[in-house]
Amino acid sequence: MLDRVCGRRLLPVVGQPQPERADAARNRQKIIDVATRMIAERGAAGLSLDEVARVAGVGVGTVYRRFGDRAGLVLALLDEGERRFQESFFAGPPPLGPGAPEGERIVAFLRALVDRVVAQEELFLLLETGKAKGFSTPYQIYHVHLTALLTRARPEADAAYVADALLAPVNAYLIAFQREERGMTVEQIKSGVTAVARAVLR
Amino acid sequence: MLDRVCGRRLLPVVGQPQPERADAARNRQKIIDVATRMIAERGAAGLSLDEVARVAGVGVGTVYRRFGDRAGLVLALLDEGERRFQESFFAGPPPLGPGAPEGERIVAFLRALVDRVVAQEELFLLLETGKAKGFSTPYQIYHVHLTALLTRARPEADAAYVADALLAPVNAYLIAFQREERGMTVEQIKSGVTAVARAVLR
DNA sequence: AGCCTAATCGGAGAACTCTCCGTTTGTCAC
DNA sequence: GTGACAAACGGAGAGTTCTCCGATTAGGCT
Repeated sequence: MLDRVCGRRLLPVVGQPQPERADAARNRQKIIDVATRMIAERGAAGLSLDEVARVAGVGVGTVYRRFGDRAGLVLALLDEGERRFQESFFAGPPPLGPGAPEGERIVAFLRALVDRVVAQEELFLLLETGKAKGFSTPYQIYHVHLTALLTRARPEADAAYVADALLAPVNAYLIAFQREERGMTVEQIKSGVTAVARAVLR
Repeated sequence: MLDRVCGRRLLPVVGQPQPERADAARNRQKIIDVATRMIAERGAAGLSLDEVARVAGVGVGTVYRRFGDRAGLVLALLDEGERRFQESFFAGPPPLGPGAPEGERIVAFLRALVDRVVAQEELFLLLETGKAKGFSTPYQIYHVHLTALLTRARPEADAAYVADALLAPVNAYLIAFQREERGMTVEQIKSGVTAVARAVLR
């Protein structure tokens, strides 16, 4: 459903599902612009879809039809960076992209993901707010990616489970908690992720 | 703040912070009873504090003063089982309690925690809804416990981080997702947790 | 018993998320 | 152009969470 509601993007799309009507496209862009500006000015925490609608000059129904829910809008805001990120581990240079040994790619991926979550912390926090609770399309893509690498690196393990287990600590809430309450630095977190990943890879 | 708001319990309390007034205690119990009954009848998902208040015959303000927020009430509902669980790994028989080697205790603890989360799935899901987003008192206790065991089992590792990393996959949302969307069984999940823990422990 | 005061109560209300559905508007075929 | 119709619009409204503050009351003190 999310995939339909969010229009194209976020995935290497197969075929344009529906050529969006002109007014719909205009409104989508207006909403995204307003949301981006409001977040830049006041942070993502208090982002109200009601207000986004009002400022964008559209009805609140339009926002929800376009993006499904708050998480859908956030996903759309993350979209640009998400596409770049996905490209870098699907087809970019090693160690993130193909060419490096699987183990190295896994470690590089997790470290890059930590950086990405930290850079967009507020948006990722908001992401866990919708009904899919964080298991949105990007998560599924990360999972497929890691599972594939793990299957080759350690054929005897339950790759699907280990992929979830490696992704779980790279969670916006946990990272925010570790930084704010435990006083950990991003470097410490990345070292930790690295150590755990290497341990799992033998 | 939560600790104050929630009255006693949940922690081996040091001293009664405030002898609760009679009407306050009566209302607290009434609210807990009503909430318990409503969850038994209709599941925890749609639990509305507004409705709990109405049925319990108190104002909604009373519910919030007593429990802080929805997560606070859920914490109170989990309290009984939580005390038993904490006792079992602090002072119960091995391998959960003292006596077994640290590594075994860690594995046993994580497996027991998976069982507990599955058994109270709905309540744990609700728990991640408040402002503390799941890093409530119980989480902190689990973390202290694991950190202590890890420090003895593997002094060279960053025990605090590894504890978070081991707890992260035992997350109500992830487990619900794995069971519902991935079709995993509880046994598979427990095997996975075990494998990851053993890997981290060398 | 009767008073005093601080703790507690309760509900109106602010702010939000999301749904529903009658109305409006692109778009495409002619 | 023009007409038809699927798609999109928008805002009222239902249902929540949580806050605020004047009214109420329990319980110690005289």
